[in-house]
Amino acid sequence: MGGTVGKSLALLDCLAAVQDDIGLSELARALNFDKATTLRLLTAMVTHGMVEKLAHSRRYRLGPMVLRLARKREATVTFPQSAGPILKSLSAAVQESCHLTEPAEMEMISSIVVNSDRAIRVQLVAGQRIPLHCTASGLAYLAFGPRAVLDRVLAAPLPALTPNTCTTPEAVLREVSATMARGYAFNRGAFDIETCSVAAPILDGTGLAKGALSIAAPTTRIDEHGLQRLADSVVAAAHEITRTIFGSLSHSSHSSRSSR
Amino acid sequence: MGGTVGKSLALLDCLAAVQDDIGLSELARALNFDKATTLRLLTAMVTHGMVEKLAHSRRYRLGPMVLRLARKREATVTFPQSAGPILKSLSAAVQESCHLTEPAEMEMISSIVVNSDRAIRVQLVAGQRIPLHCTASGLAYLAFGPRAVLDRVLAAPLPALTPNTCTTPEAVLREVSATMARGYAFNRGAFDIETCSVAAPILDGTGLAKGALSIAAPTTRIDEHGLQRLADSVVAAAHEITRTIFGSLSHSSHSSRSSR
DNA sequence: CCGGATCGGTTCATTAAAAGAACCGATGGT
DNA sequence: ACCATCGGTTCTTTTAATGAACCGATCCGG
Repeated sequence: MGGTVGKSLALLDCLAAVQDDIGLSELARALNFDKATTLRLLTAMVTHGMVEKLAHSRRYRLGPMVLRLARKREATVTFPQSAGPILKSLSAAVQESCHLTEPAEMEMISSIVVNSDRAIRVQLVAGQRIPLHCTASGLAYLAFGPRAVLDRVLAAPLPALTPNTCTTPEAVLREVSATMARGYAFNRGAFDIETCSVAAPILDGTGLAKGALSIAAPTTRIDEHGLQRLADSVVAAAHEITRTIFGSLSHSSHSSRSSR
Repeated sequence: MGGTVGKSLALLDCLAAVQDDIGLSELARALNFDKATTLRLLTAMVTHGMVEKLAHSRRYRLGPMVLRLARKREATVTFPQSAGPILKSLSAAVQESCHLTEPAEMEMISSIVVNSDRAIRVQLVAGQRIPLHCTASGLAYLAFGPRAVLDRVLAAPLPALTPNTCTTPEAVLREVSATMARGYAFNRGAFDIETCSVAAPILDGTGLAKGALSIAAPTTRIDEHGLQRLADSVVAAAHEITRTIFGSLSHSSHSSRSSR
């Protein structure tokens, strides 16, 4: 659509959708651009490093500049800045405390905390370190984070913090599997006997968990049905965070066929 | 730097150079563009997700699309495709075998191999697994890779493969420190008694090692001076690989940053 | 409480540059 | 030897980028 920049961005999109690299004519055909136009866009991009021209095959692919830009983006847009408002509205909607946790050294650390304003609530504190094997946040991360973390946690001691804590690798693995299957994690008094919680992973563009979003509520006022309602909310909010940081993951608008 | 696409890329460059986000007028001033032009470019970029507009502050920063592009670039441009020619010319220049190794599971695996065509040579094979603590490739990766890897290697057994192998954490750490200081690694018969080698890390855009490039030569024909000459060559070639994959590293050459 | 400066954004006549059909030499398959 | 297609160039036409002027909102010092 529209102007020159729109076309150049569509071209980048096409380069991102194609396998490996692509030739001039094929690219022009895919975008429905004139060959001359496509070439002009490409050469301009190449001079800036946004697109790379394979010397031998005379084909094109994304250039090193995209890495620079991505590094900058990753450095600037962090959870605390982006997820704060979402956390706040989530907490207001469900009337419970919630926090966003990030992995660090075989445990999770809560980086954003929004406590409910109800009289009875779970009081969370920012910077708190919570274990992986017996919290909803931890299970969500174990289920969707790097596999190596799961292996190491299962190999390490699994201290019992309450009578409800899973303390054997088999039990924890069962919890993790269930979390993977349903997409979010439950915790019923396994970390603190008086609180239960639900958590959903925050996934990056590749589907790997970068952290977890969880709601914590007093066990006394949450029945099974209420817990399920919280789960729906936390999943939706986690998706929204993923979307604001990594963009809409449903980007299947462009046709990218005819790849050799 | 004439056309519209050049300007839009310059704008992206500026967004990448700025801290956090930037306002319309400030951006136009920095680029020496007209305000209207800048706004038009920005809005076009925003509609494609290449730039993000902060809702509340009406300021701009890089958008989520750059992450998609970067992911694609990282997925397509891999060492085997990009580094092959460089390895070949390196081997031809120094008349010795060389290979590029990548980390995997507490060891390195050689992914590209170019053997010298001299009668007497070190015969390397692709896919070979080599230990971290007693090879030039391994030391280069330990010195510039993730800190966690170094910790785990020092905590694990350090088998002696030759009389020259360092078998204590202290000795290995000394080698690693020396490697960090000089920017490349030496190995004098610590893995195979008859071969010595030099290696330089392949750094990504953030200065973290993604692999190592090494030259292996028969001990018999390499004196100290020859080894130093090989080191210079391997460092230059490693830099070239880094440059072709991650672009011209604009800043932070190897200054032995104590990563922690 | 006001006046000037600056903000993000809009308008529209002017103009530069993007478009695209035709063309070219090279390449490759039949 | 042929024809199709490749990457790339040329050149006239047409389109879209440009930018000075303008607008309302906001900020800020006196």
